[in-house]
Amino acid sequence: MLLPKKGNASTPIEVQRKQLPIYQAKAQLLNQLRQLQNAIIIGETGSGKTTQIPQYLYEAGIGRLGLVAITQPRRVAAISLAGRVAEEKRTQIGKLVGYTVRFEDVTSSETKLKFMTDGMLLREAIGDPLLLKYTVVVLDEAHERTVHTDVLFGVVKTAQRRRRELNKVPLKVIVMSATMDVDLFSEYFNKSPVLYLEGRQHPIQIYYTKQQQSDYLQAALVSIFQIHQEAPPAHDILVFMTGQEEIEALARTCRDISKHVPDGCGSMVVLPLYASLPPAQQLRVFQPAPKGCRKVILSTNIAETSVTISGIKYVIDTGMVKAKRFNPDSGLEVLAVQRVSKAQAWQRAGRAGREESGFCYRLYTEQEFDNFLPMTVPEIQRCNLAGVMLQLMALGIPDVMNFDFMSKPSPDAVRSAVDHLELLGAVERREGPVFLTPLGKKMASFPLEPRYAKTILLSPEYSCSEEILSIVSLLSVDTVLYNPPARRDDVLAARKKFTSSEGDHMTLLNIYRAFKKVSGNKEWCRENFVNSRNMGLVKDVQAQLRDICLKLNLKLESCGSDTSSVRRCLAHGMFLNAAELQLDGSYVALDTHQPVTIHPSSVLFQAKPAYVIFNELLHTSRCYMRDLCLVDADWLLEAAPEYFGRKLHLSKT
DNA sequence: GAGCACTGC
Repeated sequence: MLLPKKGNASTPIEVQRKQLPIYQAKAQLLNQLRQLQNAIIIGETGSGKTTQIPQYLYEAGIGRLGLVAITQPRRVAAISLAGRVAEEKRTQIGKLVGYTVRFEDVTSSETKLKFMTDGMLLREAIGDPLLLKYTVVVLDEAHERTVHTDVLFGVVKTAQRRRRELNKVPLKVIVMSATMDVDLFSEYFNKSPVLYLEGRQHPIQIYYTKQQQSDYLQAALVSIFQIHQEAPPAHDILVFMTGQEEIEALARTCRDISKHVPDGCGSMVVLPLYASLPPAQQLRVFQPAPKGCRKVILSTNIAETSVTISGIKYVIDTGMVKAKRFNPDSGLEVLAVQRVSKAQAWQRAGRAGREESGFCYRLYTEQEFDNFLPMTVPEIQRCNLAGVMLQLMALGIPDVMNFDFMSKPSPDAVRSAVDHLELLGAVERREGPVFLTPLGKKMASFPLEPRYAKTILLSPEYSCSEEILSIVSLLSVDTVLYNPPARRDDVLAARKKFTSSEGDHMTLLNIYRAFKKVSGNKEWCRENFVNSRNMGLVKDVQAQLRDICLKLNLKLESCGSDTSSVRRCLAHGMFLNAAELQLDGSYVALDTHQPVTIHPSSVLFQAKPAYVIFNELLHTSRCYMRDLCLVDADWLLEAAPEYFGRKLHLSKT
């Protein structure tokens, strides 16, 4: 994600630090933090807690026996906060103040304040469950409740207790959050005291609709132009919507209408904002509109936390969001448009009051708002837990089925995750308790979904580790294929030369091989509709996975043109994602027996192979399999004889 | 013959 250039304030850093609201509370805060082993700090935006508290601790000599870790849900945040704090301490980044995120470790033996992603600290915990390097762990943005932060809650709590029992240096845990979830946090951390910090949020006037709106897009359109006609042109508008398609459609409508509004109303520039928008277009939201012209930004929830835009005076909140839900019975993740939570609605409104007072138009009634959920359901209760459970076991947690989660996932979801790991051979059940197998331990060392890790670990048996490493890397980033709808025929023509009749995995591998042959040439990427940024990421992931393989003494070799070895290996590792052609020409997923269909984006769309494995199921208008690979029934049987013994028709005619 | 919010290891 790109960041806007910061206006360089001429105020000296020391003065800026003292002007922060938190400075007034410094002495009292340190007094408390010195004594407490756990603290919950509630700070409004702009309080300065994230940059100042680590420095205060360091300056006061608290936790000097080890490092202070400050976790963030996002990479950019970890990196830019470390930069800011290093600047304030007038040191080079990587010395006293450093950061660690995936693919990048800017720390040294001098580092005492370490900003890192929550996922990174969790990875470190696998090698060192007591987190002995650290004397203080600060879990920042805890209200976002990422899966990683939620698992870390349990990890630090356990580490704290174990260190006490073993008479090791104590671990101080500081949880920092926005205003929500206070009681939950405090209760979980042994009724820990809650410290409140005042912020710099400006007042925001909230408006609700008088009647329920049946069409929030129409309501948004009306609101935009109502504000446009009444407010001074320097006041920008931010509209929260659900996705790319609806944003682009409303952008077109706004541009059309703005040509026909009465004179004297000024013009408007309409800017879409969503994650898959090319970086250059994302940057446009930070540029000030020309004088006399209003900026209207139509955004997904990316503008709730990840992107902060200055100059927003008006927020229009549709009250809707697209979010993932998980069904443990079918193993299906579904992306659906749904209501936001109250917490989310307040977060959206807050985007209007960053520099001065603002307005928020909620496109729902106050009664509707009263019925919103107070908090967004934590991600840990909405996702596939197979990876989480594997990680917990690798951490040496004795009873993973009853792990002390702050918000427990459903027993069904836990059970289905453990079943999944058992089928992969990562865990064993011996009269009740669940144990990690040697294979499972190796699987946990990869930053991948368990089935991908398993496939890599199987690949030396098929002498195709190089190919499998490439394929898994390709599958674990966002798509490397660029598909501009306007150039559909060109895309098809360019892709044809890489297409494999054996499926999408082999097609992707062909593209990757060609990409490497031209050393990632940008022009080649453009001509072949390949996303060069994501391809670069594939290379980074592959390098990381290769390192892990070498540490595990796996034999890395290439099978050259023997593609059936690769497909055998995929069949063996991904057998839980297999589908079988039926007599009537349809497919069923063998795991759940639900009817599935080949996604039209697949190179196998026109083909009718008897057996395929697929990368994922996507539930939209139908249940689609995406990224398919042609396999033999025999290979599936070899992979899991008992499992398939009763499932396969083996309709060899 | 479809169309996908946002992160992260």
